[in-house]
Amino acid sequence: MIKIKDIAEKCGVSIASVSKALHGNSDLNEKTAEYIRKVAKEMGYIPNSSAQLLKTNRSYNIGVLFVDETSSGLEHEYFSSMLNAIKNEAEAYGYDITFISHHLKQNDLTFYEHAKYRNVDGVIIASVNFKDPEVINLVDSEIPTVTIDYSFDGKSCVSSDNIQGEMDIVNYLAKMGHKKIAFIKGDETSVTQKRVSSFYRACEENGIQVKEEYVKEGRYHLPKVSAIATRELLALKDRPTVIIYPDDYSLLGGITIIEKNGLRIPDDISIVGYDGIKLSRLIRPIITTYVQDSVEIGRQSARKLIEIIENPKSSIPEQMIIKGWLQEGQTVKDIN
Amino acid sequence: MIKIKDIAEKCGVSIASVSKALHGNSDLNEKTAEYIRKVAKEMGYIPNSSAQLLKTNRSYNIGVLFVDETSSGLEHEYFSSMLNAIKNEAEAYGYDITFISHHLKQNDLTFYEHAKYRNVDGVIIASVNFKDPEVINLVDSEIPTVTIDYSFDGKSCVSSDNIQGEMDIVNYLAKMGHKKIAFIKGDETSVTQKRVSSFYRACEENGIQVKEEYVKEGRYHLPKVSAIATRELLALKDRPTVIIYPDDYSLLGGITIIEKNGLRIPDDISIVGYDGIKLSRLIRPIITTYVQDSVEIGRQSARKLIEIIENPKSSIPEQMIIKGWLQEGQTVKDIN
DNA sequence: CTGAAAGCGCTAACAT
DNA sequence: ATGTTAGCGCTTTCAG
Repeated sequence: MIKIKDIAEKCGVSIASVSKALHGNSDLNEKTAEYIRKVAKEMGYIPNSSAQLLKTNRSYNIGVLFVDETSSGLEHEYFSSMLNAIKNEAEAYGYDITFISHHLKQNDLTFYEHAKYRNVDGVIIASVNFKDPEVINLVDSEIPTVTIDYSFDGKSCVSSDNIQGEMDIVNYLAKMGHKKIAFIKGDETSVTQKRVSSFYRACEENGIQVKEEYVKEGRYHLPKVSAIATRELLALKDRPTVIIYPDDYSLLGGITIIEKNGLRIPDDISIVGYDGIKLSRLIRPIITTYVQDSVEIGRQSARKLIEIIENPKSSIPEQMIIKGWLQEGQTVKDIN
Repeated sequence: MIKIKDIAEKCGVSIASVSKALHGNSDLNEKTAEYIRKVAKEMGYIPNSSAQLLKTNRSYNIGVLFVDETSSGLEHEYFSSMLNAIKNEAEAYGYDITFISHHLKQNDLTFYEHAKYRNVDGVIIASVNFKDPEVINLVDSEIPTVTIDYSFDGKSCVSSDNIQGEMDIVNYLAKMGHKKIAFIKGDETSVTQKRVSSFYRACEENGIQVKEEYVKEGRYHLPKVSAIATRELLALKDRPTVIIYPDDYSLLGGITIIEKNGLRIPDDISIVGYDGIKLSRLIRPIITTYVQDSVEIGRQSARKLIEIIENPKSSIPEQMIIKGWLQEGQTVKDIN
């Protein structure tokens, strides 16, 4: 491992000069600086981020908190796609990504402790239980954070437009002549709350009355649960003409049941998903769904976090809402 | 930020004693040690990994190299699922995960340089071009590495069982009475080579003659490409009775074309995928495919890497092949 | 059993 | 324009 001192010796200068040359910082003679840099390159010098950090308190490392109850956050396309975007954006700014977790061996650190332990410059928080005291603790700490799909007062947050999303869906359904709209909720989270209230509001605005029996409790990413809810909906005397699912993935569970009942999509019943996973466009029928712009969400959250890190004073908290769009697939029938 | 020195002062001992107490290491009086630990906890002490690293040369941080040409490695379920497994396994052993890349801002580091810069204890390499000199350079370096789905001589590697996988598929098809088997290859990689030769071998063993026109060039994860290949195969005078696709995802492109041709799966033509993505079980018909055990691959690679890291002398290079299994779905017809 | 001291690789005043 | 020096927080001989 070659270090600054080696370069200094080789060049016959002090280590301070080498450090300065390497940073292009100060008032070093340009010739000398040039020469030092050349030698450093020749010797294959690689800075040691930990040593730099120890002095500067900057790690150029961003923590990503990506856990969920089923510990499969990464397996959801919405999140893996987002993570990929975060990674790309962060790298473009010279930051690396490290996962934050309960560091099991290291005395079971809290999220905050783990972030401190690794000296990350900031943390992007997604796919967690935002009521978790540990999460709240982290957000309230001196560490810059950006949350995704959940806002804390006075903190920056990037969200998918759940209000508009659900509204777009309902408006579209209304346009297609649907009045009997069923809605299967996802897990009890703030995202779900937004979608639910937006659903009710949009129905109201369209003069659609929502029967209580049309609204079901469901779960994200669990096709089985959606399947059960679907079965119940299909068994109703006054059957809905369309079912809105919590997400594209769980919607597939609904399809299974619908087909098992000998019904055809969309002729006998229409269905709508949420997320816009890539597969929603590949399978037939193409799923009508609201596409969340996970790439833009990831990109903006990384960008915002870096802004906070690099301008701690002047940066102002911001709640960014990232628009998605309705994908008009083939699962909704025009019944006008 | 509270540090060892603060604890030492509070306890009226030296920093050396605190360090020892915290590690349960040495011959400190158990009472004293206990007391020091108690105070440390009360004061909310969190070790600084960078400072520790500087002394010990151990970061307890694992690099993960996960890039591909389309820079979407993470968006493939096979890899995101694997990454999740790596993360979980590493965390259980007290290691964190940091992505290795071309650190763009930091003078465009090579993979090796980046790994050094971040002082990772080892690197898991997946989803890259293994012919890339940078990758080879990293593997040949003093940094412990484990590669996935590609083996370097004398180095540890965890692979999916591509030979057996393709063989299982062909044997199954033979059992179902298929003799006209078409095969769409994936990108030109060693994984593909294994699958291709295994395909030929298995056909031979089953007394199946492979027409040259039945073997097509394709691409992984590109439904469009599979669609084109499918169209060509369907246009043949002597049409195959079954098509093997490079993966489940691209298979969907094939389905589109098949249906566009008014053919029914599996009545008119059978299809087989590869990977066993979760959706393969959710859509109808359920896809007949070979399920790669990405979770086990991730877990084993993390475990092996940590073993190498912790026992640099005694650890021996190992080529682990992780078995998958055939998922008998509904896309292959028994034509006996 | 405990402490003093050196130093990991680097940066940034502060000299010169 | 260049060098000296004092640490960043921690571990680890080595002395006591």
